[in-house]
Amino acid sequence: MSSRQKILDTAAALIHTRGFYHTSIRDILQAASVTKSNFYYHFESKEQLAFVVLGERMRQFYAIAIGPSIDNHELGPLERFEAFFDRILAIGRSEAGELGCPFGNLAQEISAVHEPLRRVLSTFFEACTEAMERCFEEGMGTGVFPPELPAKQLAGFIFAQIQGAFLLRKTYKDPEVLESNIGMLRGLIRDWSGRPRSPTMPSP
Amino acid sequence: MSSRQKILDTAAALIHTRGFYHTSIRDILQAASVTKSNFYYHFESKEQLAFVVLGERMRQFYAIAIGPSIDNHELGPLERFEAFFDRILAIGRSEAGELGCPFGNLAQEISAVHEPLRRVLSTFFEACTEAMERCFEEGMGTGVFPPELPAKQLAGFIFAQIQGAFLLRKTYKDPEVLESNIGMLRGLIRDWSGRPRSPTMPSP
DNA sequence: GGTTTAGAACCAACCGGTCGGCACTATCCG
DNA sequence: CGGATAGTGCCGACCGGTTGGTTCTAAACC
Repeated sequence: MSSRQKILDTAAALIHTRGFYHTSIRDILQAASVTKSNFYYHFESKEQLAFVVLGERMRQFYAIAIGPSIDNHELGPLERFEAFFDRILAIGRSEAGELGCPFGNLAQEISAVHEPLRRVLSTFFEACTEAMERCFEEGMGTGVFPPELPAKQLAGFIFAQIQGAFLLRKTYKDPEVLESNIGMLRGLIRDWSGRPRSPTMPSP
Repeated sequence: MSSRQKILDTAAALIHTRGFYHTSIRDILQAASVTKSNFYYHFESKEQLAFVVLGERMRQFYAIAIGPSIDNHELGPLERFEAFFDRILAIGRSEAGELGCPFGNLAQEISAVHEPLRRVLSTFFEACTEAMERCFEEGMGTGVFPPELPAKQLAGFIFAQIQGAFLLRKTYKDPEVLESNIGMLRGLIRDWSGRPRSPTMPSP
């Protein structure tokens, strides 16, 4: 693997676990076995590295988790959400999932102190939410969801729920939290679609 | 105000905005106009300061936001949740609310790197969730909520939602996110209680 | 031969933390 | 009553180490 890629990968991992400001360039370079001069040959600063790492991971996440589920027009809207939750759960169950959502972590850390990075994350979050919103709207068009559904509000609600669940999964060090919250979301989506609920969910 | 209290207050504010690791003792002392030796007279380390600040704020939050609402036995279970949401919204609308939830922020920052602080926050989160759980159970006993309600799961769901909403409110720099998500929660609670929904919420 | 890498020395600024000492007050003892 | 003692609150100077970032030479590699 190229030095540049080694830096990017170890930087992503270290920033995920320790946070951006709590990770020094020396930490990254030592873990990646790359010299400092080499780092500054490939990147112009620690800040620019953050943009590159973030951009790479955003594309990666969208391609793995959202593209094949929420954006997958071969599935019906309900199946898309199911597939999406499956992928979120797979991430949450993995070793990296114990560290929380890398984007949520970074957003928490820098939103109040680094406006340019905040804007990148904000745009990315909006893109994810809008993908869900479109999924709802399509379902409203085909009758899977009732036509009066507040699609945007629901999409934002689901996104916030997932972020909160990842935070608690990290704080409690317990993957069960994610399972429970995603289970609740599955039940709610079925509710909104008018389908019967799963047996573990309460009926109003 | 005593030097000690000045340190505690400015430390709480700075940690809230910049994070614990991204806030230096010098930053705190300069903002509080207190000298370093004076700091080390009152606190034994930056780490210990974190525990003191956190403990103070946790007590404060519980007394202001949960005690008079979720734990208020003069109100019915539904009214307690309403009162709780009112208080959460008031915090979210305030200037400090723009910085997200101080506990959620800290949990995000230290959960993976500082086990003792993580444990304090984890216990605190559990206490908040259990307060809601008890509220649900009381309502189930008096018939306000149906008896088969999964109280613990719902309490965890609400807590995660609030945390996620605060994170997005911070990332988007938009208080509306919180309003919308809390509005959704209000609707869900009414659903679970069997009462009629508010008009902006979709009916299953 | 241009791209990539290694190595090392170096910088100013900053980090958490320590040092001895200086006022002020309250108490105790003769 | 007066002087020694002890505790409190505070100060400026200073410590070793780390931070992000720079600059150089020289060797690999395609």
